[in-house]
Amino acid sequence: MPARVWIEDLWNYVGKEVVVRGWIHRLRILGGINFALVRDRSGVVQVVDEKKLLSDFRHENVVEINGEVIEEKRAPGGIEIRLKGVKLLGEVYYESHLPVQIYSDRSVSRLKLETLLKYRVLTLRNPRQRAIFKVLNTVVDAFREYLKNLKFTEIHTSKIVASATEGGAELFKIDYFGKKAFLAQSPQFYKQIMVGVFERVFEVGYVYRAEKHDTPRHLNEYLSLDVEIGFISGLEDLLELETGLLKHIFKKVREENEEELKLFNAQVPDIEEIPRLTIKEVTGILKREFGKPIIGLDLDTEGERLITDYVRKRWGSELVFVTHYPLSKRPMYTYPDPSNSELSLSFDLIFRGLEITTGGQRIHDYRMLVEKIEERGLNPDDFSYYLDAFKFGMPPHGGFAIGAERLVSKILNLPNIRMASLFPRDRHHLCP
RNA sequence: GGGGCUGUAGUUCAGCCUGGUUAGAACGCCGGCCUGUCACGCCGGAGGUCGCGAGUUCAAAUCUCGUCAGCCCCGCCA
Repeated sequence: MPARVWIEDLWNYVGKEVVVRGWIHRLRILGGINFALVRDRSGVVQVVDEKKLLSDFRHENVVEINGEVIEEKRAPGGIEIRLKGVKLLGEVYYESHLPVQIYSDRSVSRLKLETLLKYRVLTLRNPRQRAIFKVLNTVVDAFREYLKNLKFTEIHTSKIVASATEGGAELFKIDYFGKKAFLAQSPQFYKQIMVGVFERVFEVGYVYRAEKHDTPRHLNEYLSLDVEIGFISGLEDLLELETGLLKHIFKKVREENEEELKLFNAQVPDIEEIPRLTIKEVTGILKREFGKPIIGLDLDTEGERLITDYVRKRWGSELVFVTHYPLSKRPMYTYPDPSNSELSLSFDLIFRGLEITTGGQRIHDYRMLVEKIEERGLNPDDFSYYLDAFKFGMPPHGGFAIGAERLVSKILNLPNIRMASLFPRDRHHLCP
């Protein structure tokens, strides 16, 4: 018996007999012939069953089939397997029908989000749903690959923390052997501390926000792609780093997820330079071009969309860096702009109307940091372990974080970020 | 935290405004026919606590109130 062949490799076996293992994706029983679609990790293939061996099989049965690979114009995808034999590897135990049809991309894409998530174990098997996570996988791989080439070290920091890092955001409280603890909202402090060790670090990890928002772009647990780099000479170094990083991520997605992108009719931007605007310039443009009143130096959801439209028209870019936010709107560790103490060396990256990154240069001087903590009415003693790193010498540094699900949502034009999380944790979903 | 909306078959929805016999459609499912299906086709069939509770009424999916669940927008964030 020949070894198992992946469905994606069947073109190399035309005219040969192969063994394929997978699931009965779709079964169509006609008078004297059956057509089945069989699905494995790599794809779906039509199986022609002239001996009616599959007549009593059911959707999602796990099978091993063998037969000859035939090039056939009438087959979907131009290739099919003439069934010679089938073995049942896994039984199914549902009554009459699956709760949702997963063989049809069209019917899966018409499901209400609630239903899509309720039957997540099934709906994820749909090739189009599965494609989202292949893209996410490429994004994470490309992120790692690019940074490792630049001598970054991947770190893994604790998600159980004693105190807030940035204040403001709501935290999940947990009981830690009788002590009050929290789920980390960001690896911020730890990645900065690790700049004192490795100079260049990144982390791929979940972070937690207990905010009771319920929108198509928020999750209470999301995958944060965190970067922190030492010995920078300014904000520009960070913008350049992220530009190169995204260029690489987009290139990889384009190369490795052609099929997946097609399923979503998605175009990945081909970036050269990402336009850079200060928040002051942005609010000016919004007022001038769209008559939007300025309410402080900040961007609301509508503003993010409008500036995206403007940048797209003006420079043909779907991404834009917005820089130099007011210091007061940024966390206490943010480096003040030397040319205007009201502003900060910070930035957001907006992609197709959505903020996918926040970053900036950090304060690296111990005294300055203590000062800023006190200015905000916080107690430096609460940050002693963090401050110790600075007491013992830190280089000028900065970093940023990319929201992985947001990035993937925007690449694929998903209507809701929850679709980019396998088992999303939002206000209403703790299970599955 | 503020505002808007939805809940009817396994799924996606119509019916509600203007109350009236047995609540419909499409897809899916079951049985029959069909050797090129791929939105197959044809014949037959099963499937409903109209989210839940109360009220108004001769009569409620439909009107009113309450309640639970979900969706969208804003704020805040990645």
